[in-house]
Amino acid sequence: MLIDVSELLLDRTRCSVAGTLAVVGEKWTLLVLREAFLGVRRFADFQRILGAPKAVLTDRLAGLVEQGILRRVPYQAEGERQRAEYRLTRKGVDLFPTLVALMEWGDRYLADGDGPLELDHRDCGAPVHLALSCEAGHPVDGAWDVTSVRRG
Amino acid sequence: MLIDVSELLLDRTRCSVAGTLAVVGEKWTLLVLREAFLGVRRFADFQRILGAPKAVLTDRLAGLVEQGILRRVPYQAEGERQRAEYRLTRKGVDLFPTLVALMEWGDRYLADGDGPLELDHRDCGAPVHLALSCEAGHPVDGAWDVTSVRRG
DNA sequence: CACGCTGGGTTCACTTGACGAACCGACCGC
DNA sequence: GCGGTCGGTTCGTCAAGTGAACCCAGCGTG
Repeated sequence: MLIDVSELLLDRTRCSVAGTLAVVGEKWTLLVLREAFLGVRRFADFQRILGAPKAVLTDRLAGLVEQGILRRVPYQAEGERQRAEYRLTRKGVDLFPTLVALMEWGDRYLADGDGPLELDHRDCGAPVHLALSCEAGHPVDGAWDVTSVRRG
Repeated sequence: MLIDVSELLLDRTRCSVAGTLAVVGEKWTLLVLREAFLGVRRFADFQRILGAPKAVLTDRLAGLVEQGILRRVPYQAEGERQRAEYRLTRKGVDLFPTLVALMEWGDRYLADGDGPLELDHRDCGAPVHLALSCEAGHPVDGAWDVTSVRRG
């Protein structure tokens, strides 16, 4: 995993971690997405559950829509006027592993092993986890089994 | 994946995603950890590579040490006085999947497929990826193959 | 010994961002 | 019309990030 520090000077600007954090790294953004994965879609529900200030929530939802992570879909509850709800796009759904990674670390280190939510495979019901593995199929046990190589 | 929104009111305070973000969710923290995984250990190197304000960096490093994610190790370069460097603990190393998840999403959506860094298995050289899988061994294809169940 | 250099900080003025309460306006049923 | 709800904006206040200046210990050099 170790590489020469001086090599890194070049590409920290195009680092994908930094890029992703520029998109979802602001306060509340990942919590909004967590709720979106749990099925929350309406402004009022996000606000009530998260307790975030409305101005911030407006800003974060607009940002996520602009990034193509959420999309606004009109809906009309009966007896109410037409409103917009927020749904995950494919680009948004693909952030699921990020949230799972955060959750699993929190479960292990902040909740003493098991957190409040278990993820199960829809087909077979068995618990689901995130794992690193190589394309040859070997299990990869953490960061020290991995080397990083600069690409083009 | 969908669960009744009203069920969520209770546990958002003990949610592991929120908990983890409380620890590593401030600005610069995950970038500091990215550099730590790439082998950076010294204050001056973090500062030069990241370009973060010194005051913030001091604060983030102290916070990570306090949380047990980094530890200070004394070292002495030749012809210099003794200083401390920052190294990942086991708790810190276990954040690796989180960074890989962020990186893979950025590679796909911000860098058009391939980012600047490839992760390879140290033993066999094959590329390494993060994947969801269930304990029965089935591959899990994204968030919609997953249901969430509240635990005790 | 005085000197300047380096790494790892701290301090301080300034700007940016989060907060929370108040207000607003479209649309609904009555 | 009338009051209620949802989604949103405005505004004053307060916390956080920024960047430049300063500081200090200990090293090597003259």
